[in-house]
Amino acid sequence: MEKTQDGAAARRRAGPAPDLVARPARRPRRVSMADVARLAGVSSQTVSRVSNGHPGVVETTRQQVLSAMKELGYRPNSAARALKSGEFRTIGVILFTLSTTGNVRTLEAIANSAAQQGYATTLLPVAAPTQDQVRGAFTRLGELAVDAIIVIMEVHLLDAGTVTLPPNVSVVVMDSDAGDRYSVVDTDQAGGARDAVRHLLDLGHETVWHVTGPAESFSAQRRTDAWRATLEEAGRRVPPPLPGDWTAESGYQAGLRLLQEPDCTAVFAANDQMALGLLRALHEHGRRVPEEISVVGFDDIPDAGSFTPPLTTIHQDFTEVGRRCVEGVLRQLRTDTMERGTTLVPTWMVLRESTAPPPPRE
Amino acid sequence: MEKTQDGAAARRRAGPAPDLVARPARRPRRVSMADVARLAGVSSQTVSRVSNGHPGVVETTRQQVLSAMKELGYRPNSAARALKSGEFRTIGVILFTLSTTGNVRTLEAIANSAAQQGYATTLLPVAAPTQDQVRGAFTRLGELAVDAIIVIMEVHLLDAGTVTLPPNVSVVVMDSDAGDRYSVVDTDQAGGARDAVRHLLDLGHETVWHVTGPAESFSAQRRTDAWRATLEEAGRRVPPPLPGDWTAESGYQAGLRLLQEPDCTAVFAANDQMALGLLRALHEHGRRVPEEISVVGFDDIPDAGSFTPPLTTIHQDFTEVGRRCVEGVLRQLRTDTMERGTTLVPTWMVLRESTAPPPPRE
DNA sequence: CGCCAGGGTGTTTACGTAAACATTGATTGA
DNA sequence: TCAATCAATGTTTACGTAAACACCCTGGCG
Repeated sequence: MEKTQDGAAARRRAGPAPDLVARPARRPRRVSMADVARLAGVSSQTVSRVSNGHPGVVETTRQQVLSAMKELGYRPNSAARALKSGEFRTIGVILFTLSTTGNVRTLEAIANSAAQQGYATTLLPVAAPTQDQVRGAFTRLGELAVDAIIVIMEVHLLDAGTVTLPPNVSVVVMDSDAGDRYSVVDTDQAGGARDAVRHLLDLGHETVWHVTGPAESFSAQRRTDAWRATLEEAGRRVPPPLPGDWTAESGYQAGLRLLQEPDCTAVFAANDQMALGLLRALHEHGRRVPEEISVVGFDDIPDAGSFTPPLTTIHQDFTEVGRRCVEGVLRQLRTDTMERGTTLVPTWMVLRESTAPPPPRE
Repeated sequence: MEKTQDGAAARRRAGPAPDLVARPARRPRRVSMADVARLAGVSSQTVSRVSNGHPGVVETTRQQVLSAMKELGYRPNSAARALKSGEFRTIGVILFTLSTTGNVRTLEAIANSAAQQGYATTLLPVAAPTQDQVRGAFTRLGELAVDAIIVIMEVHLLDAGTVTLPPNVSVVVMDSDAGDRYSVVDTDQAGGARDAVRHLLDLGHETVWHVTGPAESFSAQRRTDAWRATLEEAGRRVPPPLPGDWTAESGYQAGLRLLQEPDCTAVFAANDQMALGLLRALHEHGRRVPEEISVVGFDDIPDAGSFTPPLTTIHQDFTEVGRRCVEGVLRQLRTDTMERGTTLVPTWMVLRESTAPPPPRE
């Protein structure tokens, strides 16, 4: 108990100490095909055939085998199966963190897609985004029971020539411009950012300020680039971008700085969390959204509709991204090819209440 | 390309179609120990010894083997290894969804903990929380390359006698009162809820209203129970609980209903997202937080400090929960025992700006 | 000087499955 | 009627690893 309880308060409330119950007949040499075969009075090959649903087993035999399986509680040994067949029916996902919405939603989509295809998903988190860490992860993934790998991270960290991808493994990369070397699936970051900026310009705003994501992120870079390009195309002034790091706190800080800019009437935040912080900063200082300042986010996280006010944002179709990652990686696996090129998944704008025409010029 | 692009806009912006590059010598019968042994001029057993860091290999031999490994790009075959050793060095996690913060944060902690112990984490999402789905998941997990299982879900859905846990697999369950049958690790929900309510009472509020989580969730139930018990202990009136479902939208709805209660001065929301919706409802109707109404949440999600106003909430130590899940499951695995009992991880309150003494009585 | 101990390495074997091949027995067609 | 055919099932083998055991050689000690 002392090892499982910290703090007097919790100790007081905790249940009884965990019992130790000796497991009666643990590891009684797991039931194998041979055992089932013996009980059913057939050969183990026949058991294999039944187990894998092969044709050419007479119904009565099949039933005998099935009931023997049930009686013994037989479960195929996936290690042996994998050793024989050479495939694990598992997709590995390598990522840094589950703390960004995008990663989580994508992972969920990947896991669901994979499950539908009969594949399991193995997670390999990398603690810190350093070269060595990533290489370590890949080494382990190589040893791991994995047929294919999906990388959710900045690709520069893993090419630079130092990291060797495990051979015989399909790879799909996200958040990357490495379409010339890998198969890349990603949200159409540029298109989304462009839509956001155009929306604000169409409402009549003179120009649009921008709170960026972290410099290391390719997604962030592309959103920023598209923001700038769209303004330039429209012949508008390009205000200095306000640096952020995806967190609401950084959005808040950006908001504080924006308060110094009296002629700012529209902001495009590179994600919804930063937009949240921005809204708070504006609200705290009495700047009304959208009457005085319009704000657009990016991601469309589930809570975005409950911000104060509900946030107009760019919806990312993570489900689709995940589905295409799995599709891509399995296609490469099955066709024994290596694909290159970039697949972009479109975004769409979700109009809520954080945008409006600018206030009349003074 | 037509299969990888929907929508004209995205099609216009998409990169070139993915190339197909035939992989030159795919599946050239993966390098095995025997190959390394041949090149190094030793037996494969010696390769095995080097590969596993066993002692009793002379340094010169070791170097020969290592360089042969490197030259051939040898990677241990985990299937064969697992077949031989009987363990996969993998922990399976079964859960419904990654859409709740709690699940995600716990999963992340589990994956990190497991990685530290040299274990991989395999995800098995279950689409819908029905009996059959769960059973299906377990069947697959049983066949899966998994030494242990951590279940993040309501346990009632998986006992009821119909689901048979795979034998020879350690299990730890979360969000459950099944400490008498399983090893359960959880946040001290009751303690956290009690702290939240006490905090509000200590500030001088007459009573505390409550927005609940979904009825199926044990965590939610326990928070509600503790809320009620704390009020009763203090001899206060227990207002009717407002039903929620964890989403910000349900918090918003609850907030709308609370606006009908002029004497409500304090609310305990069962999670931060619902608190977010609540704040929005109150703000939209001109009720100031915390001057007129105090709000406390539960979870301490990363954004909570950026709400308007920053949210006072109960911090859940997901990292610790995840760590103990992994610890528990591996301990059972190693000691060959089955543990029962509940381990509670303490919470703590994070004071921000959404709580204050009640306004003076009229 | 010879024997034993033990470190370093090689050989055999088993893990559970499934492909490939072998066998059996019944049916079909000439 | 008998060979050819084919469906149903059995037997052999290989997948890559690592435990168990066998072997050889060196060095120390009686």
